[in-house]
Amino acid sequence: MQESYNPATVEADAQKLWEQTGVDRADDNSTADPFYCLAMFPYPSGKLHMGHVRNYTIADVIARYQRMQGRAVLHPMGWDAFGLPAENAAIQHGVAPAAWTRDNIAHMRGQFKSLGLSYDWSREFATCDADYYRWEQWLFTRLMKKGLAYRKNAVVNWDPVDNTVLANEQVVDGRGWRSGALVEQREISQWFLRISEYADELLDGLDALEQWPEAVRTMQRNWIGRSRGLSIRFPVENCSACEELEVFTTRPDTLYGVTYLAVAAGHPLAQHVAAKREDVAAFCEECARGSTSTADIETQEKRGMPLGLLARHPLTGDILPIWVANFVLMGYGTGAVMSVPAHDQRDWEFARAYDLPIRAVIADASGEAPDVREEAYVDKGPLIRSDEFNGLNFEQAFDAIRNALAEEGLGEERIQFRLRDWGVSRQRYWGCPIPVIRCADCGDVPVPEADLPVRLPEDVVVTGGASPLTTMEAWKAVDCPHCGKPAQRETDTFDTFFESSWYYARFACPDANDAMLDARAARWTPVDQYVGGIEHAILHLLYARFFHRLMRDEGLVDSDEPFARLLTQGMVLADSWSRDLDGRKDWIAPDRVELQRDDKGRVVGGRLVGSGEALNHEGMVKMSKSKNNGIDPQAMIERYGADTVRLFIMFAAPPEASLEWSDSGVEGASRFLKRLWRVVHEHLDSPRDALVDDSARGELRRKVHETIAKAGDDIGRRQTFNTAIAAIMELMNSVTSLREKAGFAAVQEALESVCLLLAPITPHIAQSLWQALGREGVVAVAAWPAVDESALQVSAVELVVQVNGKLRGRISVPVDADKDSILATARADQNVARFLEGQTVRKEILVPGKLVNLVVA
RNA sequence: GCCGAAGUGGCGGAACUGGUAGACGCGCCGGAUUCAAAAUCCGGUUCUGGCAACAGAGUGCGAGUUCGAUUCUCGCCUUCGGCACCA
Repeated sequence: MQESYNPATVEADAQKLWEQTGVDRADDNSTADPFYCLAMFPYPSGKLHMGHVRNYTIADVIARYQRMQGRAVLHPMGWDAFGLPAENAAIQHGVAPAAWTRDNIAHMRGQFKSLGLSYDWSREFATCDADYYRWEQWLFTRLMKKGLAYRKNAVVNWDPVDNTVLANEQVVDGRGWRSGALVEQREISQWFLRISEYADELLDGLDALEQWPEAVRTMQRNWIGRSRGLSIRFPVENCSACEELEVFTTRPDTLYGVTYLAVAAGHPLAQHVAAKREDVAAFCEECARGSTSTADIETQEKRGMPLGLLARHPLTGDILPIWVANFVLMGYGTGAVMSVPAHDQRDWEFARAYDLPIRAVIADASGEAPDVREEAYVDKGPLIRSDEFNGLNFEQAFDAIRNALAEEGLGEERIQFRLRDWGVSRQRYWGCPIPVIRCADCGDVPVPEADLPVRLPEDVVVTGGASPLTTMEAWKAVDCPHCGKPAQRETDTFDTFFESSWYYARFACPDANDAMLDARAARWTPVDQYVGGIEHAILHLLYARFFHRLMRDEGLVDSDEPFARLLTQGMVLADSWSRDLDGRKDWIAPDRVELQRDDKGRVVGGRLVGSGEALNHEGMVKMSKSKNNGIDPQAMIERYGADTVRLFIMFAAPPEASLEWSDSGVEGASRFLKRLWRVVHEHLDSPRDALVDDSARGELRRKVHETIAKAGDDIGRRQTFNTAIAAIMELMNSVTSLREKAGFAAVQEALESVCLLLAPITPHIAQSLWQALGREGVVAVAAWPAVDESALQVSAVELVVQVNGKLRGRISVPVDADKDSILATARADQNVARFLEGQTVRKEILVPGKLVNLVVA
C-alpha cells in the first residue's frame, strides 16, 4: 500500500526540484513568445496576510498556465518598500525604518517561497534600494527640464500640536490621531507632476484597453472627467479687488436660472472680504478646519454666508448675490460656481436652506415649467423664461448662449478636466529624496545626473514630529550645481505611488546600471497580465499609465500602455465576533469561537471557547487587525500545506468577487487532495489487464476531454478558476465511479490529465503524482493537454421540452435529427401531451441542442 | 455627497451569447465500516403539497420588454470598494 499524502515532504521536494531545474527563470533571449505576468508587489508590512496569498496565487496560476502553453514567462517579485508604516513602527519600537523594512522583507520572502510561487527571484528588488530610486530621481530631473514637474502651493492637513503634516488616514474625526489636536488646513509649497498634460491621452487610451474590466475603465473615465462647457465671467459690481468672477458650467442652457453665485472659502474674493469682515473671516476659518479629504468636505452640512458682493448677470443684467459656501471646492475649476437651484439638486438644497430664489428655465416633458418645490428638475429640455433663447434645445442653447457671451466678451467654450495635477511632495522621511537643490540665487536646481542618486540617510531616529531630514544639516548642506554657492537640499520625499508607477518596467532589466531601462523593457512590456486589488482601480493604475507615457516619451519603452490585461481581485473576508467589555467591543479571533447550529445546520450563534460566553456575530468583513479576524496564512500552510490553501482560495469564489474564509471549506480542499492522492495510488496498485467496458471507457474519455476543454477555457480565457476546479472535481467523481469498468489505460489518461490541469493550481502535489504515474520531468513545464475531438463525439442529445415556457418533459434525440422529428418526439412525451390536450399550438420554438418550447393558447 | 460594483438554497458559489435555476464544494440528515470514535465510503438535501408520478412557488424589492428573464430596460432598498497624503 502507498504512503499517505504528506504535504510537507511533497512540497519541499517539488520546491527543490524547481530550484534545481530553474524552471521559474525568465529567459531574456528565448525564442518563445514572451508572456509577462505580474501581481501588484506588496508593501513589506511584516508578514503575509490572506489578501497577499490570494493576489499572488491568482497570478501564479496564470503564470504557470502560460508556461504550460509554451510561453517564455516573466513572473517577478519585489517590494514596495517606502511608506508610512515603517515610520510608525520606528516611533513605536525605536527601530530605524530601513532595518525594520529589510527584516520584514527577509521574513516575507521566506513565506512566499513556502507558498510555491513560481517567481524569478533573480530579479527581486526593493524600492528603497538606491539602485532603484536613483532612476526615478533621474526621471524627475528630466521632467523638471521639460516643464512637466513644477512647484505650487497646495493645502495639507496640519497638526498644530505635533507640528507635522498628516495623511488623510491620520485624521480621525477632524483630529490628529496621535495628538488629538483639531486639524487645520495649511497651504505649503509642493512639487507637482503635470498629469493634466496627458489627460486627453489617458482618457482616450482607455478605449483600447479591451482586456480591462469595464468598471475600472468607467471609473478612470469619470475620474479624469473631461467635460465640455462654457467659461463665463460675471462682472462684479462693488468690489475694489476684483472686476469679474469666472465660473465654469456644463449647463449654459440654464444660465437664465442663475439666482446666486458661490465661491470656495479659499477663493481670493472670499479672502478679500474676510480681511475686512470678522464674521466672514470666522466662517472661512471654520471651513479650513478638518481634513482636506473630498469625502469629508462633500458630506458636511451645506453652509454658507453672503459676502455682501454683487455680480451682474452677463446677459440679463440682473444683480446676483455672491456667497461663500463650504461645498465649493477650491481645487476644482475656478473655485467658483454659478448656482441654478431649479436645475441642480445641490444648488436647490442650498437655496432652500438660505431662502434664495429658485427660477425654473427648462421645460419638462409636458412643455411647461417643472414643479421645483420638492426637488430640482435636472433633465434637459427646451428653454423657457430665457428671452430670445426660448424654445431652443440643449445643443442649440449651448451654441447660442456661447455666441451671445462671446459677443459681450464674457465667456467662451472650454474643455474642463476633473483630473488635477499629481502632488508628489511628502513631508516625510521614509521615501525617495526629491532630487532638487534650493539655491537662494538660482532657485530650484535639479541635482545633476552625475550626482545621482541622492541617497536617503538610513541611520536616523524618528520621533513623530517633523521629518528627520529637515534637521540633518550636514546632509542638507550642498553647493549649488549652477553657481557653486552654499545651498540646501529639498527635504521632501516622493509620494510612494512614484515608486509603484514604474517598477513593472524595471523588472525587465533590474540590473541595468547605465539607464532607467534598457532594451529588455521594450521586449517584456506591456505586462500581458496584471493582477491586483480593485482598490487600486483609479490612483495606482492611472499613475502607472501616466508614467508609462513619460517613459515612452523618453524613448525607454515602445508602447503606450503598461498593462494589457487586468484582473482586479476581490478582498478576503472572515466572520467577525465580539463581546462587550466595559462598554467597548472586544474583538474575538475566529479560532476562539465555537459555532452553534440549529437542527438544520444553520449557524445561529457563537460562544467563546473555554468560558462558553455568548458572542455577538458582527458579520463577514474584510480581514483586519482592528476586527481581529485575520487568519494567518503561515499557520494554514503548516497545517494543511500550500496546495490546500491555494486550492481553497482559488475554488471558494471567482477572482473578482470577495472571498469568504471558511475553515470547513479548507477542510474540503484538503479532503479533495487526499482523495486524489489515494485514487492515484490505488490505480497504480490495480491490475493492468482487467476487462474493459467500452461504454464506461468512452464515457470516462469523453469526461476527460470535456474537462480539458473547459479547464483550459476557464483558466485561460474566462479566468474563472473556481469553475475550472469544479470541473476537475467532477472529473475525479467520474474516475471514482467508472474506474472499475473503464480500464487501466483510460484511468491512467484521466489521472495524468488531472495532474496537468491541476499543475498551475496545486503545483506540488501535481508534480509528485505526475512522477508516481510514471512520467518523467517537471510537470510545471509540460505541455498543456490537447483535446481529443474524437473522444467528445455523442450519438444522442437530451432536449428540454417546455409548454408556454414551463418545463414539462425531457426527450432524447439523435444529434442529426431534423426539426420535424424532434417536434414530433416532443409532442409525444407523455407529460407534454397532457399539457397540449385540447389546446392549439400557436408557435414552436426549437433551440438546437437545448430545448423545444411549444406555445399554446 | 460623487464615481464604481454586488445581492441566487442552511452557507460559498454555478448557470459563459435571453433558453433545463441551484453544477462543484461546505454544512446537515440517513446508512456502511468500527468495541467505540476519528478518518473513509454510499445515499439524500431550494421551499410548499403529495406515498409517488407530479404540481405550485422561487434568483434583494416594484414595474416593463419577450414564446421564454438570475441574464435586458426603468425605479427603489441594502452591502461593499474608491474619492487625490493608507498602500
